[in-house]
Amino acid sequence: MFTVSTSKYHHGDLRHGLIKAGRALLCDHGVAGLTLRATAREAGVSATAAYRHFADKEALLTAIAADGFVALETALRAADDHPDDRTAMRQQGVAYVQFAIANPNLVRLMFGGVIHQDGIGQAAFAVLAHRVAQCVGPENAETVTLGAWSIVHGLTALILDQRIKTNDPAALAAKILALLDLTRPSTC
Amino acid sequence: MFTVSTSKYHHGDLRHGLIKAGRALLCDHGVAGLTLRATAREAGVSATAAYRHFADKEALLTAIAADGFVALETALRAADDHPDDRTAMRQQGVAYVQFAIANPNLVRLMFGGVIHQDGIGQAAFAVLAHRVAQCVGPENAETVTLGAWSIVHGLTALILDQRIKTNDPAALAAKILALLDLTRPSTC
DNA sequence: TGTACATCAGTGAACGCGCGTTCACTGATGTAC
DNA sequence: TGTACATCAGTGAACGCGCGTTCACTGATGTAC
Repeated sequence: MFTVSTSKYHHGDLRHGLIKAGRALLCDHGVAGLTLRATAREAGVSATAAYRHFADKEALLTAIAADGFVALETALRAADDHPDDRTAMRQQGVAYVQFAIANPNLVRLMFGGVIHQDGIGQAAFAVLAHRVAQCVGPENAETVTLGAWSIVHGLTALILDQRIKTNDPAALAAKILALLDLTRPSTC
Repeated sequence: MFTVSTSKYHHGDLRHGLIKAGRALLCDHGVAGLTLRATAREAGVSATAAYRHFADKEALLTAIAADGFVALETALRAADDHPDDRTAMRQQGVAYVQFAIANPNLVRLMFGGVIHQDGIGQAAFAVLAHRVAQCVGPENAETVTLGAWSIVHGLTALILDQRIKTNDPAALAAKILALLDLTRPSTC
């Protein structure tokens, strides 16, 4: 069972609490505002308590990013739901952009070069790769997957950076994804 | 004429000196290492001297980024040189990726959400937009330009973030750019 | 050509700040007997 | 069921650090007469 302790000690799941607090902080104050001390403060705990759960600040940030990648993966899986493979794939692309627009600072942390853990986010990537392989066959899968990921990631980045302005990002994403030629991917 | 002052006063063009120093710092120590104080130090000048030329740190960073956009524009113009419009366009795309790989931290500053000046980098973007319009005609120009920019920008970002690993980025860029369907951009 | 003076472009000291991290500690929990 | 004790998960104080920025200043330069 789950018992709520009234004492300040033994938070229960401070690791999770810190990740949630950090994510909230990230939302409101951007990557620059995401400090270890502020995260602990937000979680209602002393700064040093964080060191029971994370080796250092980088480890905390990495955990927050990893949590974000799980959320992204979930969003992609949810969107990957259509009998037509190409439609499913494009829905994933749109979901990617929508996820980023809903969580701009989280995405900045995930993809901003702040985190240096190898292999992080690979599961999310695999969801897209799998559907692309269904679309174009295994021999073209790699190139087309990279292309699809690039186009969707680039659109995302440019929108977040306000270099592209649109009031219907989903429609724009769909339109741009349609530019990807899935019929003759290997011709150059 | 240009006279070199032996005195420490009146640097001559400290504004430029600071931008160059900042860029060097950026190369070596990333965006996090690009502080106003360190930049002044690198330029051989007291920190306060910077305030004669920039209102605050943000203004300095913006100037460094703007300088980067000029360099990018120059690179794109140089690459935009082939009788066949599509080849010229793809060369631009490859140049974009190469520029980023050669200047990863500069690109992170330019596109990392650090700078908030409106319209910065538009001239570089226009170089690509112009060539795309030659390829696909004015009616499709906007969508295809955004698509081309997105795909190249996304590939760049993913490579810089080490999510895509390749030892021949230019070839990969060319291959992925070839996925863009320039023949029927408006069909969905 | 000199000189007085305004302005420009630097200086170093100092400010307050929040940061990441270490330290010695203590209260709460789990376990062996 | 109690008790002794190890371990776990928190505490607050303190550290040194580098930051952006302000301040009063001074040396160098340009200009009017």
